Amino acid sequence: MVPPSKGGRNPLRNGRVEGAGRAPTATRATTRGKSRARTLATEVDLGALQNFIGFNLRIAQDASFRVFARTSGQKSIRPGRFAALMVLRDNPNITQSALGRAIARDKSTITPLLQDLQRRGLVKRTRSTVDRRSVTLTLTAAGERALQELMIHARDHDRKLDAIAGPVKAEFVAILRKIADELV
Amino acid sequence: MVPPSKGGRNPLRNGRVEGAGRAPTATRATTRGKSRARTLATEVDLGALQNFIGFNLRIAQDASFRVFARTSGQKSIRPGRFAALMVLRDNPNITQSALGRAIARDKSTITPLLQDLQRRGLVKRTRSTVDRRSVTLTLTAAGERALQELMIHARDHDRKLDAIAGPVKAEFVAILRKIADELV
DNA sequence: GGGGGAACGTTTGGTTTCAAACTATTTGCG
DNA sequence: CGCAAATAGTTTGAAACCAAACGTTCCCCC
Repeated sequence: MVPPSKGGRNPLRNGRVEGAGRAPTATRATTRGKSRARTLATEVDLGALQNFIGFNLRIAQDASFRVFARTSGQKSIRPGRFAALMVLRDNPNITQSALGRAIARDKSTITPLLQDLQRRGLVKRTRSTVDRRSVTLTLTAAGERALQELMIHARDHDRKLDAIAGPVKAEFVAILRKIADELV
Repeated sequence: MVPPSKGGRNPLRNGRVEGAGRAPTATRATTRGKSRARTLATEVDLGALQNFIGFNLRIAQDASFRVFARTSGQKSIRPGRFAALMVLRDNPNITQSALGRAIARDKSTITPLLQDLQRRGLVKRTRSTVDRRSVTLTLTAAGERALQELMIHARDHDRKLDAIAGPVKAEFVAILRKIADELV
């Protein structure tokens, strides 16, 4: 299942990273056993790091985030905003706190995020009459429209990820979910 | 393989998130088909989001990062610093740029990071005599010692992640690596 | 051998994020 | 009932990050 990365193009390859073009210094010191036949002195040894789930989680998330943001075109809606809009659409009249819990963001992050979305006319915020502490949130028509377009982009983006995950996508996602869920 | 999350403790559960304790408003509007028998009105529907790899990547990375940072004890060495130290140990005399490429961080992020590590006496930075543009980096004895301790913590942390990934860890990591590698 | 372009590191400016402190409201318990 | 504790949202301060612009140094090629 899923053959090991067969030399993709960009940064990480077999635990080594192509280095500084010419790397003047770094004349290969102490590489912990493992004599290498003929590797240019321009690579970086990731050592134990390359087997840590945490590290790989980060670089993968990073790549996904960056590509989504770069190709999201039109407005500068990054993954965070997109997730918020999605939850808002599926949960009209949700509160800010509940939204924050849903997308794993602190409430102090949610406040300015929503103020921005409101400024753009994508979200309506009204003080709840039932509980005057809270704010009820709904997508505006413009918000629905914007989300529609973003959905296309997001689906496109995730299709690329799906292609990489291959037939084990479901299990792959299940593990990610378990990590978020069970890691205290 | 890997039975689906069987109701873990914290935030995400079966695509729903426990909400605002009492959630005064939000009396369940438009939940897109799917009549639910008896779910409290206090949950959040993640909708399509819960199947996006990108979204799950983020919440998993987030959880991992947070737990690592919270339990790293002693000094405030977060995953970023830890990864830098690891690479530094395995690649003496590496340059800042090469380090940045290895751990997927911009060079403008690396500069202050290393200045901090230097201030703490964990890293030595010396202008290269071979190429006077670059700085050669090495771990100090104190750096080695600090890393030693951090390794224990990191291994501990990753053991938890390993336990969650289960027997398919290798494939799981391979997919993460492919995402970082092939997603342009 | 001289100059254009590339690469190294730094600086600056902006974004996203959390944590903690704070105000306003609501709820629960005694 | 009445007050203590919890909750909603905001503000403030700090950290980590990127992107772009910049000065310095190096290298390739004419």
